[in-house]
Amino acid sequence: MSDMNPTADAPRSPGRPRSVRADEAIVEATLDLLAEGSTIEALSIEAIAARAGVGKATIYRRWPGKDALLLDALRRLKGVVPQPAGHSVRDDLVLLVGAVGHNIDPRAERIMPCLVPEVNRSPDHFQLYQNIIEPRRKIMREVLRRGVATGELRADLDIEVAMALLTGPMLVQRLLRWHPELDDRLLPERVVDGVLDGLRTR
Amino acid sequence: MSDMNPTADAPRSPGRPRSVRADEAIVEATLDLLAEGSTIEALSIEAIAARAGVGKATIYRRWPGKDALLLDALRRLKGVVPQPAGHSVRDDLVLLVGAVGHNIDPRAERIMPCLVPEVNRSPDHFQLYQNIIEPRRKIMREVLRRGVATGELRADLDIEVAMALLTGPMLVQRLLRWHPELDDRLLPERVVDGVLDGLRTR
DNA sequence: CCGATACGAACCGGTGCCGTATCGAAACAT
DNA sequence: ATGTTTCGATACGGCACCGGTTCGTATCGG
Repeated sequence: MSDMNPTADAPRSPGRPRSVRADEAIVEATLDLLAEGSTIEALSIEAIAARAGVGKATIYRRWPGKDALLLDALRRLKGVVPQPAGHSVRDDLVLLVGAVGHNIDPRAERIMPCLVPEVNRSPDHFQLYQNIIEPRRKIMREVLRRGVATGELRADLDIEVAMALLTGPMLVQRLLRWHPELDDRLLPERVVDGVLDGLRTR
Repeated sequence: MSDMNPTADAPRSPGRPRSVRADEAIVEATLDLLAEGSTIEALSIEAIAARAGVGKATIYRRWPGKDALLLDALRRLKGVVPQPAGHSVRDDLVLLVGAVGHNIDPRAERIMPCLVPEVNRSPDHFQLYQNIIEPRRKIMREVLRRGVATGELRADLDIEVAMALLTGPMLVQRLLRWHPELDDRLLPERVVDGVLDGLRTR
């Protein structure tokens, strides 16, 4: 958000006001193009402008360059962090695990995989990614701790490893289509139950 | 391999023989560039030639285009499929899980993440990816089935879900640097033990 | 030594993008 | 009405790169 100040202190600049419509259209076009498979590096201001039905100048008037625009657009994609009910640890985990890699915006599902390489390359993108997922991880961490406190989960549980165990399978499935046959809707339950109970004969 | 026939039946073609050195240099350059973060689509014959210290014609003489070259290069990257000892199911799993996303060539670790978007987009690349990992999955599947047969693992085990549980955490860690603090060397053991025993208090 | 082939470098035509400038029209404040 | 700013559109120069081919040279077998 370079210089967007729609309210308050603005000294009521003269002239024609910026079109909110254009604002929205630009961000939407960016996300659409990403969702359609464009690489971050392949994404061009020109393509965005064309897709948004907007002059390039309109974009440059708002953002200094591709990176700034991208940051804004991805931020808007984040979605809402799910709030577990807090009754059953198992049910809370099913909810959270089901939310892994499953943002509200359906485009996110197509976009996130494309960000993987960037995340590995650019510290900035890595940071952005971490900022997006950290709140969700925090919630899961708290649920796990609660489980340990109530005795539902092993006392010697390594929280970080446990989170990897829970989120890993879902992410791999949704990011890489690991097993095309696996049912996405049932998977969260099966993952949570599998990890909680273990594979070994008891 | 379009037309490489270094031995045997060759009718001893006249003229200057192809430089094995160039052959190697081209493939190496391709893998290097990928490992350095280049996208598949961003990878150009020109860049490869430059990096290999080779004329573009030398490349076109061997491969019809980028795709064919890439296929060859990635194939050469695959590495060896690990062979479990077959004594303890747990130890076998540790070995296999440790091998997930961990090819012999250290560049593979950098390259694989960059392929994620392509794998999601192009059916061809998806197929190539599946061809590479399927042999490994098959081995793990067999180990799991053996565990069920010997009674070490639950009789009602869903093999596919179990594989997702085991490989998911490792892949996420190695693909996305999920938890930068987690020790890569210890992780396989902890994942296998965690999944086998479960998180619940027994 | 000769013909044949491969070699690296250089070349060519084409594409796409960036960032800016300009235009007539539109939308606001005064 | 007037001045200011933004609008979408279009054009521009400049640049970078890319795919494929050509070219003179190097290296082989015979």
